[in-house]
Formats: sequence, C-alpha cells, structure tokens
Amino acid sequence: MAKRASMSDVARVAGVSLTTASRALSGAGRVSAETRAKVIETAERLQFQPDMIARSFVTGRSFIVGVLAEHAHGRFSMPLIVGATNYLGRENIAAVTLDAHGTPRILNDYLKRLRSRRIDGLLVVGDDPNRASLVLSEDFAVPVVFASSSATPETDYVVAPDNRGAGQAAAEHLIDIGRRHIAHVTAAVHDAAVDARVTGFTEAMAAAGLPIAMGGGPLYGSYLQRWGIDAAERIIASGEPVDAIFAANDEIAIGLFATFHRHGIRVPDDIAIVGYDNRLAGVMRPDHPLSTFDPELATVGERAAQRLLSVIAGAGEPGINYVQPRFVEGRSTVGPTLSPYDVL
Amino acid sequence: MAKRASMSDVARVAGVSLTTASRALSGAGRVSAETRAKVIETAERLQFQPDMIARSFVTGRSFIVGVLAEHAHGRFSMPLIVGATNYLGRENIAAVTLDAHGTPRILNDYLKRLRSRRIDGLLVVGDDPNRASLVLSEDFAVPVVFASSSATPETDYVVAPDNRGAGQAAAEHLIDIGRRHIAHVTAAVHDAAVDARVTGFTEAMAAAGLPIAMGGGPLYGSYLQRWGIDAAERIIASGEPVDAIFAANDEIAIGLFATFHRHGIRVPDDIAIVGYDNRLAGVMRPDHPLSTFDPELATVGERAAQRLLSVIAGAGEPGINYVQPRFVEGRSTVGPTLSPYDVL
DNA sequence: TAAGGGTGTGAAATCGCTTGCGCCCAACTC
DNA sequence: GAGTTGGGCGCAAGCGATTTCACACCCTTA
Repeated sequence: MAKRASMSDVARVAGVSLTTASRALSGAGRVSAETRAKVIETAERLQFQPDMIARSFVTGRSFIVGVLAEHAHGRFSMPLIVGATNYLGRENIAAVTLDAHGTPRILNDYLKRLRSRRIDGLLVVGDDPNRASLVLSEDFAVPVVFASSSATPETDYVVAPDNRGAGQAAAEHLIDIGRRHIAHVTAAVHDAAVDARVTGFTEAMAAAGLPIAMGGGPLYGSYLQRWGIDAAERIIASGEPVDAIFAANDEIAIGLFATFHRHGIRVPDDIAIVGYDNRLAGVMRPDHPLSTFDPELATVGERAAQRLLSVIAGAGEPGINYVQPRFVEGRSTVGPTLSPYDVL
Repeated sequence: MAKRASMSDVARVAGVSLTTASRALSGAGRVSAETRAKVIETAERLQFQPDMIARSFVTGRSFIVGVLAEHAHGRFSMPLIVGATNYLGRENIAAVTLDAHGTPRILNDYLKRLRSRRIDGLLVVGDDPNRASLVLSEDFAVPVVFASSSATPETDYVVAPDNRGAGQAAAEHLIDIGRRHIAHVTAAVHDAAVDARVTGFTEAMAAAGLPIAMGGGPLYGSYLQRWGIDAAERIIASGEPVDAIFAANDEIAIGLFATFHRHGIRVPDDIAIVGYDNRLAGVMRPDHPLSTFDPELATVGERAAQRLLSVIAGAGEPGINYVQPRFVEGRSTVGPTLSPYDVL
C-alpha cells in the first residue's frame, strides 16, 4: 500500500528542489513555464494532494471556522446552520459547530477551544443575547459575522432576512389584488423582526395612501395560532370592513383562516390572508393554500458564510446585508374560496 | 499584546524541558507528581492553550471528520446533520459538511479534499444511492458510519431510526385503546423505511392475534396527503368496519382525518388515527391533535456521530444501532372528537 | 569590459508539538 | 558489593509545507 506522496516526493521525482516544487504548485514565485509544467505533471502522476494540516501549520490559516448557534435545533437556526456549513464545505472550510445555550462560563470554554484550533473566523447564528457576552480577547481577534434577524451596530458584519421588505411586499401584494382595508396581525411588540415587518408594512400602506385597518396600527399578540383565532374574533366583533390581513407568521394566518371560516367569512373572497414563514411548505396540500413569504433562511446562512470568508480574505465592509424573502403565491389571496379541507 | 504562549514558553518558565512539559500536560509518560503540578500551574498562569494544528501535524489525527449528506437541506437530513455536527462540536471535533448530490466525479473530488485534510472519519447521512459509489482508496481508509434509514450489510456501522419498532408500537397503542379492526395506510412498496414499519406493524398484529383490516395487509401508496384522502375514500367505500389506522406519515394521517370528517366519520370515536413523523409539531395547535411517532432524527445524528468517534478510537462492533421513536400522544387516538378547527 | 538588473533555482530556517532513545541515579536483588 | 531494574528527565529527530535569503546566470547598458 503506497503511502501518500508528499511534496518532497514530487520534487525528488521531478528532479527539482522542494522550494521549486512548492512554488510551481502554488503558482506564486518565479518558476519557468517548463519547470512548472514538469512539476505539475509529476504531481498529478503521483496523485499528490497537499497536506492541509501542514499548510495550516506553517501559514497560520486553519481553514476552520467556528459556528456559534444560540439554539442549534431551533426552527430558525437549523436551516441557517445547514446553509452555512454546506457552503463552507463547498469552499473546503471545516466548521466547529457549538451550541451557545448555557452559561458565560461555557461560552468562554468554547472560545478557548476555538482559539486552540486557530479558527479563521466565527459565524454567530441567532439573536442578541450572546452577542454582548461574546468578548474576543486581544490575541484572538478573528473576523466575526452575524447571521441574525435583529438590528445591530453598524460596525458589525451582519446578514439577515429582510423583514422590512417582507412587510412592504405583503402590503403591496394585498393592495395589488384590490384590497383597501388591510390589517396587520403580528406578534410581540419590541421584537426586532416584528418591528421590521411592521415598519415595512406601514411604509407601503402610507405610500399607497391607505390607513391601516383596525385602529391605524398593527394588532400585537404572539406567534401562536391561538392568537390568530383571538385576533379574528376581535376583528369580526369590531364590525370593521376588513378585507385583507397580513399575519406575522403562518400559524397566526391559519388561526385567522379557521376562525373566519367557522364564521362563514370566505377566504380570500371576503378577506385575503398573507402569512410569513413558509414553514408549512410540504406539510399542507401541495397546491399552496396559503400565500406567504419564505425568508430563505438557508440562503441567509449561505450568504453569512460567504461573507465571513470575504472578511477573512480581507474584503468587504461592515454593515447589514439583507436577504430578500421569496413570495409564495397561494389561494388565500388569489385563489378560489378555501375550505379547511384545502388547508389540511 | 502578548502572543499566545507556546508549550516551550511553559517549559522555559517552569524550568523543565519541552519534553517534560509535553508529558506533564498530556498525562502520558513518566513525570513526577511534583514536576507535573509545577508545569500545570505554569501553563494555567500563562493561559497556555495547546495548538491543535501542531498536534494534528505530528500525531496525524486531524480532529476533523467529513459529513457527507445526500440532500443536506432535506427534511430527513437537516436535523440529522445538526444533531451530528453539534455533538461533534461538543467533543471538539470539526466537520467538513458536503452535499453529495452530484456526479460520481464530484463525489470523488470531495473525497480528495477530505483526504487532503487527513480527516479522522466519515459520517454518511442519507440512504443507499451514494453508498455504492463511495469507494475509499487503500491509502485513505478512514472509519465510516452511516446515519440512514435503510438496511445495510452487517459489516457496516449504521445508526438508524427504529422504523420497525415504531410500526410495532403503533399497532400496540391502537390495540391498547381497544381497537380491533386496524388498517395500515403506507407509502411506496420496496422502500426500506416503509417495509420496516410494515414489518413491525404486522408482527404486533399477529402477536395480538388480529387480522389486518382492508385485505390482510397494508394499503400502499405515497407519502402525500392526497394519498391519505384517496385511501380514506377507499376504506369508506369498502364498507369494512375499520376502527383504527396507522398512517405511514403525518401528511397521510391529515388526509385521512380530513376525509373522514367530511364524511361525518368521527375521529377518534369512530376511527382512531396514528401517524409518523411529528413534522407538524409546533405547526398545529399546541394541544397535540395528532397521535404520532417522532423519529428523533437529531438523536440519530448525535448517536451516529458518537459512534463514529468510538470507531475512530478503535472501539465498537459493526452493526445497526436503532434509535427508539418517541410516542406523541394526541387527540386522534385518545381525545375527544376532533374537528378540522382543532387541527388547523 | 565592467556594472547593474532581472530571472530561475536551491539551501535552510521555521511553525509547535510528540516521541524514541539514552542518560543518570536511586533502589532493589542475589 | 556488583549487577539489575526502573523511574525521572532531556536531547534531538521528525511531521510537510511555506518563505527568506543567497547565488548563479544571462542580458542590458554605459
């Protein structure tokens, strides 16, 4: 069984020095075209593969990055992590994935390990909580990119889904299909992602010269389906002529829909509903019952990883980089009347 | 700004040789307790962190494993990958995640890269297709563990969800709640995961001395909700006194439920339904409308990673290691009558 | 013809750690 | 008391690449 060929094997066989072989293969430095060709040919013949560990050892670049997630198994984090690590893999970068749930002491321990591996950079997946306690020491100042949904200082490198754009696009879609009495049923106030969608929605409504139904602003609640049910009841009870709703997520949207249907209010005929998340894709009937926005979280992860590699390479400016949501057109805004059996 | 302390720094400050420092810190080799204490104390004082790259360089162990997924973004793979990489991270092992969708040429290219990194082992996530083309050359024979749902040669190291056990538990649960005319609506025949669930279900029924409703065997179809609808229609049309159904996944279960409800057949009163997947957890109302089995895919990934590390360490025998599914009790088997509004 | 400049090549140092081998000395065996 | 054992420690050799410096050579140019 032949051992792996090292670069000095290549050099010896090609009849050049180790130095020349290295230069010929790396492309840097002055080597005659003739010599270079000879070395490359020899390397291929011997199936030479550079040893990345040796390379890391001498260059200081480990080709490993840390991925620090808040809740790795969460709905938000999972596609993001997979999107990121997958991109990194394609670029031949390894990842040490760590779940930061835990005490600062654990986080600190993790950072020690990452330093021990001489990681080239750090990708932080999730929202604020850990960011504050993420203190990189002087002698371990690697590039950090955040994949997150919340706002951050301008000095950070951030990639996030465009919640504001989604809110705006939702309003525009509902206006496009002729609705004029549009409400926004959203989750908790002072949640960065919620706020951004509210902002986008409000801007688009203002731009169209339309007031927001149900009191001029969004109805705040939670992300639970239960809240969608309650909100629908409240809208019905108000007697206001609401003809469209932008729901902060698909669970709320489903709650709204079920409640309207139960009261004999037709969707989308009487009230159109557009959600946000697209988490139900593939769960519900394949003919897209619900109009919604897919935040493309895997893309967010991928872009964040891409950006991290850029920063490591010394390129790119700090700031927030938004990933556009993908609109999924469904029957809740443009199709024939939905029944629960269409959603189930 | 202080540079990171190296082991020779520690040795110098502690007044011992590099050799002794190394031995004292690694715990191997003969060092007096006194000297060891002194070295360890010095290392801590200097905040010494061993350089894993240098260690890898000399030991040959990279502390990196490859994770080769079939479709990294798929429902099956995603939790598995996250479960695995997260466990690896906790054990301080980095992962190069690669998506194998592609030609054998690409796969081969990936293997070259992995070899180039001297990976310690390989975790293959997904089913058969790639396994055949996964040929490790002689000089790159690292341990391989498969995280998969299908059967494999006894010589492989495999971790998989216990589909057979799920089928068995499903039948037992339905029998437990007093049902005697139980059908099984499943997906495509000759799918390993489907077959395993069929086997478990059939065994449990036989053990209870019950015939399988609707012809003595499962009804084969697809994983789509549409098939659940069609199967329900067929069961209703048959006139057979079916009082319980084990569905191969939750989408089929939902299709069954909606169709029965439409026909005035009450669930679970008239027909109890148990599904498989638990993909709808958190999507539907929080009060668990559907009885189902959660395959605990993240755990499968975690166990597979754990097993890979064991194999790398030289321990463990080949064979399949099953992860037990978790039963999620819902109203479709034990609660009050469900209406679509409960599911939505 | 001598000085200067670019070009192709190689010798050797270096990165931080592990480990085989050998030395010294104390303790034990016969 | 001579020989044997073995514990404690250090010297030095790598591991496989990159990179600095020096050198030989050829071609200009004054």
